[in-house]
Amino acid sequence: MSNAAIRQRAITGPRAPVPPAHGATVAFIVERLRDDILAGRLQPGSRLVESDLTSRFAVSRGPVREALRRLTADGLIEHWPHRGAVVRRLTEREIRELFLIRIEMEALAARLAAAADAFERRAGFVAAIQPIYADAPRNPCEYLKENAAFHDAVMALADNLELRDLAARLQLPLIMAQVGDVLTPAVLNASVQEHRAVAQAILDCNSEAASARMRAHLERAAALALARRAGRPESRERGGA
Amino acid sequence: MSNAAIRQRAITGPRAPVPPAHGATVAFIVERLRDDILAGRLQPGSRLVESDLTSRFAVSRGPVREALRRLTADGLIEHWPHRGAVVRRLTEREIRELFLIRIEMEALAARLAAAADAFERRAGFVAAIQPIYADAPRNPCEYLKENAAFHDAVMALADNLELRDLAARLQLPLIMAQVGDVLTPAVLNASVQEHRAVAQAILDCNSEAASARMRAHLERAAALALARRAGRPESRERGGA
DNA sequence: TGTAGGACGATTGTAGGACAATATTGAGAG
DNA sequence: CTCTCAATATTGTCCTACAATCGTCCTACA
Repeated sequence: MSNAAIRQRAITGPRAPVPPAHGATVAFIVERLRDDILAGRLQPGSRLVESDLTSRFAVSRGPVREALRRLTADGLIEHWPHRGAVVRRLTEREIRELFLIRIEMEALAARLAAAADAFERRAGFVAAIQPIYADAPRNPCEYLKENAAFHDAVMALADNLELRDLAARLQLPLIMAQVGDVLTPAVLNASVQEHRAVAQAILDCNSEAASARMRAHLERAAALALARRAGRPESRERGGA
Repeated sequence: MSNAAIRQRAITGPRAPVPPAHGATVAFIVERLRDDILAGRLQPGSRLVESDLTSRFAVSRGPVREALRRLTADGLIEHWPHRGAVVRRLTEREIRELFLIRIEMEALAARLAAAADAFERRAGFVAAIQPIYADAPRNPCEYLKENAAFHDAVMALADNLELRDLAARLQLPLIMAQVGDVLTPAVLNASVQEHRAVAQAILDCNSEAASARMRAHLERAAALALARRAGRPESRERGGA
């Protein structure tokens, strides 16, 4: 029956026509939900009810549950027994803790990147970070893409697959999505300058400077994210007791 | 036939009769498989076939697949589409990469622990690490437990939940399980001494020293793990291309 | 009026069977 | 001996059904 397809079109828009080939259903759902969460279409705290998702994506509960598990592992949603899944709502403490970790990981990556000696990868890095040298002012969305690309380029040059994988699961995108509106033009410009400083140290093969500058960059970002958070009244913690 | 039952008894022993209460089935399977892997009862590369597991644990495929997914997220097994799951076999590169990450995380934890100012948690730390001050020689198994307890105590004192969670998923146990036979009495003794040095720095609230000593401790451990690896001919990489 | 207790609905957790899709393996043809 | 192709093993997905649990509302009673 095609009512599922109709509902799907109603919610997810004209695209999302059919779950792709066999074996890609879960990845399809994960990708769609991840986009929805990071783009803010699914607000933190939104419930993700399995039956809703089965009808929305026109799949059975198996892949849906599998997708929810994966998003849980990535830290994008929270899962409570018999209570279902909700889009993760980061507390101030969690943001602080995650930034502390992220700082160390990225500082390590910068250090490794500066010490990398593979010409091809260095060339790839140079190519990948070109956007940070653009002079045109950025809007927040452009910046977020540029930022993600820059940090991933550093990770790629660092050539530590485990680190890269771990960093990808560290909810920086989620944090960004939840603090996105703090990105004023001045803030954006400062970040771009910091990116350039980090890049320069990496290009100079100066591990210490690369690491220190990356650390400074992220410490500033953390302070910013937390400052905005402090402005707002901290939303209610879920689940008392 | 009953070869599945036989296999079950051979691996998990006479217990494991009934999955516990509703809602704990998946956790039950995960726990059992994790134990089997870390204790070496399931060798790296062993296949984990869903139908075997369903009969072994007397559960349906749903919870089994869910458990396999969780173990994949924890990095204990590898999952290939249409090829199933196998116990993860760490390559030398992966061990090197994981140690690089682990060093940073533990160094951060040591730094935070030394800076912790909650009396109760410091007291708990002191209590938790008492075993490292025992003078009796340890056997490898005892040491592994003591080691895990010590590092977890540092994590607890550092009071960064995300960090603690991440560290738990960093396959150090898996590495230990795969390099366990390098633990000679001399090595064990050296490790215990290093633990004491780290603990002293933490108790002295000396963040820098705590961080540096923890780093040195893990760098030595990494060198050890990799040295043993270098001795053996690296086992075949799975799946070419 | 206020609170303890139970009934109810919504949702998740699990079982079990079925079929499709893919990887692996082995046999047979060249 | 190598290549192609069918048979097999296993996973991916769907479906239905039921049990267990959580949250809520409603009632009875102090």
